Amino acid sequence: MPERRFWLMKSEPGVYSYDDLLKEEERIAEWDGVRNYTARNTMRDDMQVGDGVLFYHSNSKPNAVVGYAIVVKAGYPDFTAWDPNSDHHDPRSAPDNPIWYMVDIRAENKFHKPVTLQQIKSHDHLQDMVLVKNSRLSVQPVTNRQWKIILTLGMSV
DNA sequence: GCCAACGTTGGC
DNA sequence: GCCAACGTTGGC
Repeated sequence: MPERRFWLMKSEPGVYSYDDLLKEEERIAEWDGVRNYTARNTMRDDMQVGDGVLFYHSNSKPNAVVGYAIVVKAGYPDFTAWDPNSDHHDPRSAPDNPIWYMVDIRAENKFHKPVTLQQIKSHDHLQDMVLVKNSRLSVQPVTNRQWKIILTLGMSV
């Protein structure tokens, strides 16, 4: 049984928000459309069922982790890549040779208090998060300690 | 709206 | 394989 790991995934709330995830059937969504190799590798190789996912709103007011989710399906080919009608169509990818991968996540809890990027940047034990160091990576690892701190901050009443 | 940082593409 | 040019992300 592999150790449970933790991740952070970003989304622009105007495109897809945590509330959108809550409205999905069984609160589960396919995390399709990621077209970055580092993020792809993480989803394809590292994310496992049961792992925790911080859900972060980027390009938002405020930018913040707004809730968390759980991985319910490990990496598998992102079939939107070979759908010509998809916004994320990539003609280089094909069913017999997929380039892009995704996972499924299920919403677990919306934070009572979103944990803002400002908070994270000024917190002694959070300011070395990948989120701060490389703001462009849309799927990124989170340490056990970072996870615990952010969940405590977000779920406190 | 601006722009810095980053990732990708493509010519050589 | 290098690197300039370009496109995108995302904070401010």
